[in-house]
Amino acid sequence: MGDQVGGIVLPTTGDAGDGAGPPNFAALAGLLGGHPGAAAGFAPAPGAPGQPHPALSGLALSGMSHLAHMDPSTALLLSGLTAQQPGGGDAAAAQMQFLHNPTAAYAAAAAAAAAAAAAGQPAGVPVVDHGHHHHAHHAHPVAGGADGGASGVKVEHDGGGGGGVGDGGEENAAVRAAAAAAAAADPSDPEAVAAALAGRMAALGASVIFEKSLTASDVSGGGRVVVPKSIAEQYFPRLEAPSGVTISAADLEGRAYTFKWRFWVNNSSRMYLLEGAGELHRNYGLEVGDVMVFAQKQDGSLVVAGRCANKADMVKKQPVKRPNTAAAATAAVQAQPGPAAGRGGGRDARSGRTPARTSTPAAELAAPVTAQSPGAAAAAAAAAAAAATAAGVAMGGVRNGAGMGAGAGAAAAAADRGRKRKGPGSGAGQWAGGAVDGGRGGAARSGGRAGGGGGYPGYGYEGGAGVGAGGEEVCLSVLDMEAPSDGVFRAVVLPANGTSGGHASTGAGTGGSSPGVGVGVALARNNRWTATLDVAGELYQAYFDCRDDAVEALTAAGASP
DNA sequence: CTCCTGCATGTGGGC
DNA sequence: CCCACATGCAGGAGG
Repeated sequence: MGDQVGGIVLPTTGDAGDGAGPPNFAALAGLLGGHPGAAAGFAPAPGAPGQPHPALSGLALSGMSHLAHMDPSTALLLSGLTAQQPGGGDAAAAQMQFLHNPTAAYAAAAAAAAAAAAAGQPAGVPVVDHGHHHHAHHAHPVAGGADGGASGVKVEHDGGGGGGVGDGGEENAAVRAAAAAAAAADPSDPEAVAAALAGRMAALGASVIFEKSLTASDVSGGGRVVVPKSIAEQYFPRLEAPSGVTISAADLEGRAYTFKWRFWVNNSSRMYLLEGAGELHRNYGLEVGDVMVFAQKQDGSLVVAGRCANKADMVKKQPVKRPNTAAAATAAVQAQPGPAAGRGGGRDARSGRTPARTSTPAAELAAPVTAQSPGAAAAAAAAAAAAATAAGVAMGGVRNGAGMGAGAGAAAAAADRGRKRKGPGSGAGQWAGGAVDGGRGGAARSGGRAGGGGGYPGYGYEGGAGVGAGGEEVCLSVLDMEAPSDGVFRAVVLPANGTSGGHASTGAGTGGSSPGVGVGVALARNNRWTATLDVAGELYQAYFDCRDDAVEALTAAGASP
């Protein structure tokens, strides 16, 4: 049953034909390493005097994880830390157009508020809205349990489900705070629900990967949910064959789900979709327009949930039902021997689609706060993040190994536990591709599409993992890839004695660098370079495409290569 | 006959 | 202009 074994994505082989282009990290910063400070690191708002984050000891850097925008100047993020301003509002602006999910903000605010409340402080939940949010309607079942008859969907909070989150006192406090915030949410308020959900995710130690606004076909298509390519390639198992793999997940209620993660070859590209979400939709009473939330726990397991749409979900467009009114028109069209009508010619000349915010990647979830409400929200966010961090919850990050030092989790590499069999050389699968350079100038864009070779360098797996020809079966968790060469510093846990599982993490620790984990620049796998920093005893590492960038970043950070 | 699966088309949006 | 996404529709499998 929902037995999540070790996260492995098996390359099913074959089918190399379709274009498996390099992931495009440009649009969505792959902050795979999570963002312990997802809610916190907005210290340097573009334009505002960049001031080092108070909690530099761990949060500051982590916070920077929300890659602003792919910029050649990989040191950009660090610059921010060191008080230098990124290239102006450009990056921020660029992101802003999509940034909209207040979820994180709300969650943080809620958590912070709860925490404050617990501490006896009269902390009103900071408003993170732009001032207006009217929507008393929306009789959504989700949190209120008001569902006509759906199975229990009440937002019941509980310590921390299966996450090994709550242990010590502080941890419990944090978890409780989040849980409390979640519980306190007003079921009738979409925002509150969203916040509650996010809060619960956090309490569970899961970080939101992205949210999908359900479209008509997502709902009707028998649980066939289309997942944006960029998200798919960043956060989900890399797929070799269209047949895809099976991934298991659990919702906040502990219910287990099994999805089929696959893709279709559309044009020269692929269209990713998650099948089998019907049950989840039913459980949460999700309808068109509602949102399906994907998160991941530190152990890599996937957590899913659903919630009704809120204001922020409709910023762009409206779900647009599906004006099937084109009956007549359609008839006419079909009557014509037009070139179209061939196969699926029936297509009505209508557009009809385009939900609001189709999806919101984690990267985007992080920044909004600053942008929308610098003051309170940021503070709240920071507080929440701090709390979470203190509790070792690491709001978003793949932990590597057991200990997480001061709590700044977010190891750069995936925590492939159990049966990850990568060759010593670490052939680890990766998405490294040309992440960085691809940046702005659509270089990496479709152009390459990698038809044959350009794609992803081989996987290190030897196909083991009981993957039959038809392979694809146990793929437990999402995310089993290397950190992108985005120049983002992520906390890493390096065994004092290079005992590292030898995954992606350190080029230094395990790799060739004799100096062990020394701070500095080192050549890592896949011809990438790592810059390692020591911040208050914790190590942070970032990947770059070239040595210069690594050096630059390190220098910018105040360290000497 | 109904449901499921895969696929091709067309629309919009982003670059 | 190209890319990504949503959806309708055909074909096949199962009842």
